Amino acid sequence: MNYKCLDDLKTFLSSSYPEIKTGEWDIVPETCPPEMDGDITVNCFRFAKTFRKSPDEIAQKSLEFLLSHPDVEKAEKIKAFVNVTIKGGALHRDTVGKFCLIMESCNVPESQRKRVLVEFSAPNTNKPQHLGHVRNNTIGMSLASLMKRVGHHVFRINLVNDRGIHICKSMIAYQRFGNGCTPESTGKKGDHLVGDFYVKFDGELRKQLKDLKDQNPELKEKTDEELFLQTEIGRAAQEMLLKWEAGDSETIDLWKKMNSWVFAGFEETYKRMGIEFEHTYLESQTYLLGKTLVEENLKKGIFLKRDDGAVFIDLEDMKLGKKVLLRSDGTSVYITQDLGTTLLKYRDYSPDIQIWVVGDEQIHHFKTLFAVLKKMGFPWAENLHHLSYGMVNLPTGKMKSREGTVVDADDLFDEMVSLAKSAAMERVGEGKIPEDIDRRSEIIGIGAIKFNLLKFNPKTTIMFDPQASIKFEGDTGPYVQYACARINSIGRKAKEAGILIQTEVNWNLASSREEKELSVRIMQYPDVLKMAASKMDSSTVSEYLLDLAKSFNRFYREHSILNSDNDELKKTRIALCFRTRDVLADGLRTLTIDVPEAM
RNA sequence: GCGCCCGUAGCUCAAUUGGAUAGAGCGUCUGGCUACGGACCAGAAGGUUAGGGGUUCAAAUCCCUUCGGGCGUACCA
Repeated sequence: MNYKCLDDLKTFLSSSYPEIKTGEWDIVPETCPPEMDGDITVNCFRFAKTFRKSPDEIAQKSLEFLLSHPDVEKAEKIKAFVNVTIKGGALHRDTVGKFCLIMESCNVPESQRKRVLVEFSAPNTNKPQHLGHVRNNTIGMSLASLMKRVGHHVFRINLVNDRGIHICKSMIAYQRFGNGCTPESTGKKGDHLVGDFYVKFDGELRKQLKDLKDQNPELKEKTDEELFLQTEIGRAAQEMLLKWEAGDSETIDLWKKMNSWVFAGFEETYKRMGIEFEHTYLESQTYLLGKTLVEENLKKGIFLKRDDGAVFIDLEDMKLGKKVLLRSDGTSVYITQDLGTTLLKYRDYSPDIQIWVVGDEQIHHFKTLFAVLKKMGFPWAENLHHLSYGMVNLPTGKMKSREGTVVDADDLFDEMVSLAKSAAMERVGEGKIPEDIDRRSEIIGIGAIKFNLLKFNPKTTIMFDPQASIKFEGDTGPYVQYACARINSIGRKAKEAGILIQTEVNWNLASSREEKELSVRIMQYPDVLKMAASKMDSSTVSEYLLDLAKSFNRFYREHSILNSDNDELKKTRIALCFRTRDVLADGLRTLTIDVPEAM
């Protein structure tokens, strides 16, 4: 959908240049810079190429046409930009006047709708989640939500890393230092309890490594990894892994018990963040899948066997070198497992597109994974995407669990929610504490964290400043939520005053710059969503919501709504407010951020 | 060493994918409630887009180069 005058302009230009096919170009209205005079801008540079005429000539022609159009109040041409001021009534008629149409056109056409599988989170069951996981979860969840919002069929998948040497480390430490404690006996959340034993293991390992090096100076140059199996506790962990793989019942029982604690803890964290999955795969059940693939592809000659028995694939032609897929001892490596699970996911969901939300340090891994799958001849391997996101750093530097500088997810949530609560209490004053204060604070606190992570392009490494994030002013989630709350408040007041809310109002009355700006912004919403979905970048949506909320606050400050000069104008402005609120709320929900009724 | 990514206002980040005089928030400074909610609004200061060269009507964006950072480069996950 577009402004009528621009639709007409397109028809006019098409008939002026009949040799150009209409499907090859489009007129997309752009926002007019604030210092310029106009509601929207037509940038003729963009499509002049198609006509093989000078941008200036096209702009001149467009200007003349627009000046004679009944909807246009005035228009001016600067270089190849045509700034158009549309008459208030006509502008609103084409935008907020067709509000249902705007909301409907957020969906991509039926033919472009895909089955999209989004894998994210993928936690390890040996420690609680931290800020880095929160970014992953938030990006994954909002990406899935965004894809769904524009009409795709989405499956959210989690693949929990619940086996391996790191789990055994926690188990060994628990056996030695746990004294049979449980989440109940300690009052600790399960994932935190298990994480504490992981830390204990690390402490003990460090001690043994130091002793080892002190007693054997010749080992000084060796890395901790190289010496791992030379420590007593390292060997114990390795033995436990072998026992686990052999199905030793005592080991399996302990593993099951500790994992169940972690899962219960994760469940709580996920629930608080609003994270859900259509399905959760467990690596303990999938890690052997890739091995069967190896035999088949060896026969086909796609994979090759080395003299020592290791299996590899040659990716030299794709500049990715040679990649080992099976160790010489016959065990599988990381990428082998990923081959297996990718096929499993394909078999279970037959997606058109698979997306992995995984940190950018694994870019190379996914390049090879996709290359191998292409070599294996799967046509769908063309539609695999690694949505790589950057790390989260702190003002003090990188987060390092060993140095205890990680920001724990649960702690962060608690802190933000309690800050939101005290901020809310301060505002309402003594003796007027609303009943739903806790729910409200939860929505605002969690919303602030999510928005703060989603306002950045996923690709960029970001700095998370806890001090700055506790503020609810400026470029934040609460700022957007606040605009909604204000409008809700107006709605309540209007209802009390007995004002009937109408869908048909006289848009001619809303002719101020602020009202038109709001309307123009609302019109952009479907394109913003679709652009964000195609870029797989939710920050496009956050930026837009901030702009829309800003436009609203400007309008709100400049014009009285419930005290408008007459009833007709009052109703028009209320309608404009409600449509604004609906877009803000829809956008926030698309980012998986809740909207409080009041703040 | 090689490969990929990045360098934008004091700080944190944008820039409609090559388009107007590079924009927001925070911080600093100055103003604004007899009002529908001040988690707000208006204004000011702040930039040779790391440096240099090239491509064109037009470059933060594309190419080359220097410098400075990050991440990879496993029979780890």
